[in-house]
Amino acid sequence: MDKKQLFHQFVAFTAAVHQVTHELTQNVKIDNITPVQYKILEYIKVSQPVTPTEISDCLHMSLPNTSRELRKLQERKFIEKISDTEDRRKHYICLTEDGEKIMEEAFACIEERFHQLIQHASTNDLEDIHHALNILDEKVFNPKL
Amino acid sequence: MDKKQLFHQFVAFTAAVHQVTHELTQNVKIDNITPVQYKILEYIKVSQPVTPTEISDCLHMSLPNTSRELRKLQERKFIEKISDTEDRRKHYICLTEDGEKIMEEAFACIEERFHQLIQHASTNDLEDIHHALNILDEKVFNPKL
DNA sequence: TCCATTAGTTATCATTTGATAACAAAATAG
DNA sequence: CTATTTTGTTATCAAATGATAACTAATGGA
Repeated sequence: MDKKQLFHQFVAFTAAVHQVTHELTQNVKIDNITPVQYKILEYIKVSQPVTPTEISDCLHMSLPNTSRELRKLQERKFIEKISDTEDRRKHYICLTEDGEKIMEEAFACIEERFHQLIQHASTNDLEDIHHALNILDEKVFNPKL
Repeated sequence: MDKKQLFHQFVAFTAAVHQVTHELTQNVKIDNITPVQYKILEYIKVSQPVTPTEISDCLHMSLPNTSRELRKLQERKFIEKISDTEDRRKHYICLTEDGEKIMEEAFACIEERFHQLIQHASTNDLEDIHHALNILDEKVFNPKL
């Protein structure tokens, strides 16, 4: 396998992934939530509790801007901040009940579209997909180093 | 393979893909090009010639906004527009020499980082990755229907 | 104790992006 | 030939995002 050729395949693949994720998530319309705010909620949902610094690092945004968006989300009661009792500079961010609810609805919506996407896949296909995701995760996207 | 479980794996996977693509492309800094403009150039690079309508559809932006960004790119001599001789409403967009040059540089930079990413992969690993990309493309991201 | 570092906030400004209306020109269907 | 549709442009406005300075508070090390 030529590495150059593999690179081209990789580029086309990532473009397709972006395209499909966009299609899967585009009709998730949470009332007056901006894309960045949705990304933050999504990250909190799968990683909570998280600190503002972690959000800032993982979503590649500055701490001041992260802080601003978190404040807006807090004002709308989607998240709550809890101070660390050890290090009182640190704040742990969690979803509130409301926040959990809207994110579960959002994920349910995405999941439904995902199932449509793979509706024609056989049991064998599903196994293949699972295996392929594992391989790529392990060898490219989440290498153990 | 439980479909629900597969969905969770899929979500984690796409997040990792986004993360890695961001890391691969973040240090591609073309002088005064906005992210959207870069996306457009990238799309033109791999699909040229393309029409504004195609760009609009594929990148999910409105035609007026597409037109605006294309004008800016044309002013900077990165692209050129050629009228279709058959249907004179249509305009084919291509990269200029300058445009080709900066995109080749950008791709070279990304390719280098990609090679770093897979530097520890054996020949067998590369074959596995290639195969996994094919499977996912065929069965999830670019189904022939 | 004093200093440097870390975590986070607030305020402000510029830029980018999105949305929409109004338009023109070409093509096509009736 | 006329009406409608397609393709694209220009202009304008609002909103989202990015960047930065100035700040507070807590921690940790010398």
